[in-house]
Parts: sequence; structure tokens; C-alpha cells
Amino acid sequence: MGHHDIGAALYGLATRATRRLPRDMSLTSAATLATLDRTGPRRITDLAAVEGVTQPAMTTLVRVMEESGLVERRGNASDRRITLVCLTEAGAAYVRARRQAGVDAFERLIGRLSTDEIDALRAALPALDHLAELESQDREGPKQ
Amino acid sequence: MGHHDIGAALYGLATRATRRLPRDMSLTSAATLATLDRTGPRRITDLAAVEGVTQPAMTTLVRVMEESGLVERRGNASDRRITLVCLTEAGAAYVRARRQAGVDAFERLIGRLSTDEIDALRAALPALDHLAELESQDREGPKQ
DNA sequence: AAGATTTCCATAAAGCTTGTATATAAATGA
DNA sequence: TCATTTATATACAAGCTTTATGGAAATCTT
Repeated sequence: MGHHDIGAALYGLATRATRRLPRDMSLTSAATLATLDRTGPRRITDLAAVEGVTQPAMTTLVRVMEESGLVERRGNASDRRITLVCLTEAGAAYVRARRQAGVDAFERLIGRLSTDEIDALRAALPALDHLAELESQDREGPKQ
Repeated sequence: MGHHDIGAALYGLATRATRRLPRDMSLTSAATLATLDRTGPRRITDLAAVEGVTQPAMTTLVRVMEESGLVERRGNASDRRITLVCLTEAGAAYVRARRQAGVDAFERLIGRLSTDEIDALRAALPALDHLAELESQDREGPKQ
């Protein structure tokens, strides 16, 4: 308790940043590609749970991304019910490009801050990374 | 240039945070309500430009939010083409509740950081607020 | 001041995304 | 073997957004 001001600042920044993201793909699709990039091939049901959508929604989404050449499906010999979803090279390239665009946008804003402000942000870098890690854990941990 | 690490941390945090937002309303609707709360009544076309959607999309969205009692339409005596969209008390309450939930989620994560990390974040608070302000300016300035 | 142009909003039709309900195939357990 | 559970797919409906277009009001031009 008592970190309301910091929480408010981060929430405001995050919600505003969201509205600048490219609209060429749903946020769920982009997040799914990023998850595949970070953690490797996953099952459909797994991905649905991590991204917080239903399994049919993820099935449709994977089908569209497969048709776009961003992911591939692979069967599983030991359990033939399973479809493993794998990022293709094109998919990995898309993830990199989208991430780069988002990071660049932030960099441009940071460049307009004062030196002191930038120093303060840099000093807070471990905290920001730790927060991101905690976010991920909360979402990917409570599965399986 | 050269603030890539900070930009990457903020981008990662923002994209992850986005996936935790309530799904009871579209991100565009929620952002529109927040904009009305921050800046007061606005025209439809104005809102569409600020939120980065087309005017017909905003018209539909405003109609739905009006039916839900979150906003009101008001005519304009001096220019009868214009529809001013105003937040109702219920709309303002929704904005507050949604914001509170988002801030609380961040607060819980912050509570799991070390004392040093929290101190660093607090020292970076002016920078974070300034960044949020710059984001808003970029989106609301290039209109009119 | 009339007519043309522009501005502002609404409507219509279509596409994409997501959800609920359900079906099918494979694995597991009795 | 048969029942149950698990993993994915399909069908259908609902919501959001886009493009194209229409109508009303304001502004500009002469």
C-alpha cells in the first residue's frame, strides 16, 4: 500500500501508449506472437490461457496467422491431439519490427525529457524490468 | 538517441499491462471516456481524431455509450451541425472505477519490489508523469 | 442573396475478432 | 472394452471498425 502515485503514473503511461500501437493486427495476435518468440512453441490451449482468450478464439487466430505465414502448426507424435504452434522466420521478423517501432516511439519521447529526468529513469531501470517480469509471471504462472 | 534500454523497458511494461485491462468495454470506448473526463465535452469528429478511429466508428461508439447512460449528447445553438458529447455522472464513476482497478494492479506489483527499487521509481516519478504528458500532447495536438 | 463548396454527423454494408455452444478425435482409467 | 477426460475444431452470434455514401447546416464566392 501507499504507492498510489507511482501506480497512477505507470497506469496512465501504459494506457496512453496502448493507443499508439499499430492496428494492422489485433492486440491478442501481436501478444501471441510475442509470447511464442519469448517462450518457444506452445499448444493452442496454453496460448489461449496465457493471452486470456477462449480456446476457439485462439484456434481461429492461429489459423489466420498460419495463412499469413507468421506461424506453423506441428503435430505431436506422442499425443496426436496436440497442435504445437511455432513462430516462422516471418513471424519472428514481425515481432522484431513491431517491438522496434514501439521502443522507438518511447525513445523519441524520452529524448524530449530533461537530463535529470532521463537519469532518474535510467536509475529506475532495474525496477521497471522487475515489474515487467512480475507482470509476466502473474499471467503465465497461474496456468497448467 | 541512445535510450533504447529505457524505451524497451517501458514498452514491455506497457504492452504487458494492456493485457490485464478489463474486457467489459472496448479499449477505444474506455479511452474515449477517459478523454472526456480529462478534457471535458467534445465533438464526435474531435473524439474520433484523438482516439485514432474513423468518425462513423465514433458515432456508433457514442450511441452505444449513450444507451448505456455513460455519456449524453448536447446540441449546439451556434452551430447546429455539432453534437457535443458529455460524460454523465455514471460515466465519470466508470472512469474512476476502471482507473482505480488499473492503478491497484500496478500498486500490488510495486509492493513486491525491493525498497531500493521503489525508491528509484519514486525518484523517476516526475519523468514518468512528463512522459505521459508528452504522449497526450502528441495525440491531441495534431488535430484541429 | 443565390448557388457552390465545405463541414459535421448519420446510415448502410462488409470484414474481422471474439465469445458460447457443441462436435470430433485421441488419450486415460475402470 | 467402455466411459471419461483432454485437446482441438466448427458453427453461429455478437461486437467493433472500416469504406462508401447521404443529408443537414455553415461558409465562401460572386
